[in-house]
Amino acid sequence: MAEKASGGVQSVERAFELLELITNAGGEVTLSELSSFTSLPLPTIHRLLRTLVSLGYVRQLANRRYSLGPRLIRLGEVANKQLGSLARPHLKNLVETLGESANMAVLDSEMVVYIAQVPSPHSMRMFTEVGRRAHTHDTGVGKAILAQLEDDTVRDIVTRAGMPTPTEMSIGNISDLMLELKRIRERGYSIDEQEQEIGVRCFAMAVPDAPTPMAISVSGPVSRVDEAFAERAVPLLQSAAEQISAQLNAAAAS
Amino acid sequence: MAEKASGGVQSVERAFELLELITNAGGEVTLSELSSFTSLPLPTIHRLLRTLVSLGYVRQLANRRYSLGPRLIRLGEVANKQLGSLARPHLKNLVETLGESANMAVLDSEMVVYIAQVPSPHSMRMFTEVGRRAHTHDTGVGKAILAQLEDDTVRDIVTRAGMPTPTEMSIGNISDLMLELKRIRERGYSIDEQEQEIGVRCFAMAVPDAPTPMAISVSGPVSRVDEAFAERAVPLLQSAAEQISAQLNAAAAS
DNA sequence: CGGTCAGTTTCCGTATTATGGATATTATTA
DNA sequence: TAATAATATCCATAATACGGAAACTGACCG
Repeated sequence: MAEKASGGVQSVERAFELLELITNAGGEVTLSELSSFTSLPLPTIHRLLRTLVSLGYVRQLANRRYSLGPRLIRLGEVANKQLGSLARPHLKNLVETLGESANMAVLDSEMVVYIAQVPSPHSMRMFTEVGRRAHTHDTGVGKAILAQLEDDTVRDIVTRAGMPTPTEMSIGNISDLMLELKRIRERGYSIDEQEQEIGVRCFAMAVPDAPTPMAISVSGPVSRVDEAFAERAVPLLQSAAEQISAQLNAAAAS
Repeated sequence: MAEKASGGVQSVERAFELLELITNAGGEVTLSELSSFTSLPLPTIHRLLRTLVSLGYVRQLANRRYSLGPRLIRLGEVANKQLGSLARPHLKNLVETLGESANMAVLDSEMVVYIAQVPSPHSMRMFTEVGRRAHTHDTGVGKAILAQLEDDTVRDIVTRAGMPTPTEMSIGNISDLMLELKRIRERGYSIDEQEQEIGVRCFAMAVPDAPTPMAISVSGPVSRVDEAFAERAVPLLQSAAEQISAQLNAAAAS
């Protein structure tokens, strides 16, 4: 009937769609807001929510609004650990060799989420926190991920997320971004040249063949993270990305 | 046909059951393991998993095992923040005044989950991590929550979760627990008297009228957390619990 | 190196299950 | 208190998910 015969179980797809909508709406929604976002009929939404509430994945507030339930916390924690613990040794290795903070992030619909971070030993360092969401067009990891996607997908992502320009170095329109992605594809890695914060430079590389688009990066103050740093960092980034990729696609121990 | 006409959408319930099973199995399972846990037929499990994989909530490893997908991370983070960010200022306040670690936990079916934690400034302190699950009968927050529930519900919860006794102070049977809950109801707060770990005492109080049963606590070594401490702590706990309750039940801003 | 087997995936007819229009109920506003 | 808008429930319908059976894949062993 619809436009997509994906073969998936529709009620499950719809239930998760609702969860995502609640999340995107800032974690708290009314039933009718949901109905205006989805084009699903109200009774259907209500029934799915009822199910989710009874399971504890959604909770209903006193004002009858719906928000995410506590049961999701654990799923998220475990999922996080799952990927993060796999990546952390590699990031740690980068930090030990290069002396700057290393991060890993995944694409989550139209934003990137940091899922692992190893801080640099320097006192002056980045304060990237695990779980934080960031735009794709103004971060090293974001651009590295975008460079792996189809142009149409990229356009869709930045259109949905918007293109704020936190600094005067940030890329503010799609055509500039496309040019930049072209350079990244040729070069094999991305540079965040003070695009998110003045004084901070970052080198990032996508993890190839990942089940979800993801990238790793090293970042620090421009004074330390310069051309010479890049020469040391890029091969290490590449090797780490490849190792993570291999582990992701490899058989795991029993 | 089955035993439960819960009125919920079955495929959704089953999908989440699978997610929980993967989580409980440590985050990585084979299809047939799942089938042995659930009594669902293999094709059904497979179809649900396929749906979850295509949505990004489950990922399939190269060894054909299934594990939790990155998309869950964000849902968990937001759900966490939802409750935690509301509570954190109050916990921080407790820590500043009392000098001991403060926690908040919610009931999640038959266990409690810690959703916010502010560590004490002391070097010797608890290592309660956000997202951790614990039993109800041997923790301060757990007992505070149980004391708010019907006796039948309590019985059901501890039956499902079991009653392990991590220390010789732990409560090991239901009748003792019921007596303890009676004392807690009269007193208005619960005490974890080295029931989870020798040397650790904890005072906890339920958050009244919460949409989900929840409680806050302060905990520390018995040497510091004594009778005199309790006299200072209890009124503060009460006030914090009431403030959190008020916020939970207030209408949210547009 | 070929054969066997357990585990995984796909197929497809069936009927159980989710669906959503219509309606009742409950909050909210005037 | 009445009117209005939101939320929740009912129930006949058929579309949807279901699961038995069969095909496929990779692993292990002879």
